[in-house]
Amino acid sequence: MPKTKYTTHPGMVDILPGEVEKWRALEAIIHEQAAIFNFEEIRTPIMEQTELIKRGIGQLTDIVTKEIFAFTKGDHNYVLRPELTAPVVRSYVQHHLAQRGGAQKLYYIGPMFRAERPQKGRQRQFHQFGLEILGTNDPIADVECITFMIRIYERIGIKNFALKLNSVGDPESRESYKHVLKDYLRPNLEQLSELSKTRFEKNPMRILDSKEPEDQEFIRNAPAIRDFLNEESSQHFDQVCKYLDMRGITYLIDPLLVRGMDYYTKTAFELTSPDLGSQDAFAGGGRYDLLVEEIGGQPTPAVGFAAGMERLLIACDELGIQLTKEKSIDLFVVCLGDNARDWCIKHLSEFRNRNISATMDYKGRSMKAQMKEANRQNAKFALIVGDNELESGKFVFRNMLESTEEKLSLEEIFTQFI
RNA sequence: GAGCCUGUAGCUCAGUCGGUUAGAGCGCUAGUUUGUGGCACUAGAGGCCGUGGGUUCGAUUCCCAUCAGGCUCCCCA
Repeated sequence: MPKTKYTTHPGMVDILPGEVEKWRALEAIIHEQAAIFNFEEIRTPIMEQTELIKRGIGQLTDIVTKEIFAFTKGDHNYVLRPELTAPVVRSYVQHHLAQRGGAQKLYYIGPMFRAERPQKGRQRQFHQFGLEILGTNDPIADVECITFMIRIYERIGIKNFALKLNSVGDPESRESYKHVLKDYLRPNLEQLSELSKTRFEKNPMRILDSKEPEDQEFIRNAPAIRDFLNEESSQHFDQVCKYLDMRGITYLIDPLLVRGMDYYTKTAFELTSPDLGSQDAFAGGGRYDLLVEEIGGQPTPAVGFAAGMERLLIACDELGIQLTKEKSIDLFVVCLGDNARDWCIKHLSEFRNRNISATMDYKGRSMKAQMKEANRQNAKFALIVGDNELESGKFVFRNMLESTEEKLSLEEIFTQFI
């Protein structure tokens, strides 16, 4: 309801007090689990070179052709990052992270930007967390990605999701499959949707992803890429499945799962939820063995995923999952009269210096109003300070939960919090 | 980018078949309690009825446009 002159841009939202606490709780879980998996955090700039994003994600992808926020300033082209795989790879190449030895296991949390039409679970500034494992083609890396991804949801208490798995093959497998697929579709080309017709030459595999009703029959009977994988891709896929089985992770092999970015090879996976509505993808990812070289590094196999944090929080709300405890403070200092107020201003620090969370009323209000405020702030204790207390050195120390109170000296009050 | 729906107080929503001062609950402020919160009661503050235009003697109400949001398509996380 924008009645005010200045508002956020469409699809860009303020995260207000009350909501921020959920974000911090979610971030804490991600950091905690990443530490348990021995992954390291990486933070890259919000803006990258436009060329990096175009090369990384693919010139013809929807993200690049119509969803990036880009502008030019001086001699530089800037783009607000629409995802973080290409930037992380850029950083990996730029700083020679491979020289640190071993596979690099890098996770991130942060805002992304895509100029899409906003709807539930889809914003123009949104947040993802994700993981990239660079420098190994071992299927265990694929499975570690998937395990970490799922672990976050399970740790939060979300169990109602489906893991879809497929292989989009290596370039060799994919080329042969594209021919098979096109041969299969060609006789019926006229009956396909307009969108699919345009994809027939540019990116025929994306046709498998179509939800147009007229395409469904052809898609259902389409040859599956799995049957056209070469030896290496096929073995890799089997190993991924085997390791997932060993870990007891259930998955659904979906021959129609095709990812939206050009850089994917071999393993592709997606986590979907029935609690999300039409934007039902929690997270997605896969292997991208060609991207590092594409961006100018040594040939380096890699795998990763990205997960939408808004969608995760939507699911929490739908499922009634509380990420945060009710907040409270240790002490609310109620002061009566100017002398007491001066005393409070001076002594509040003595509580805070002892790590006791403490506050007071800022508006010089009545005792009743201050007590109400203490209650609203969920204070565990209230300290009542008036002229009597200042004279005697004994203060009324009220336990707000039990509605009991006693008269204590300042030193005695400090010991109550140990 | 396309289709449909919605837009009244901080929040959730009534309402006006077009007619003087626009309603509730919650929340907020204060009082009932000269130094004591949660409950109750009482009072108060808070609305260009999303914005702009049109029809009309008169529009929050009808029409058009626009903006924002929701649902779906598309796309993706």
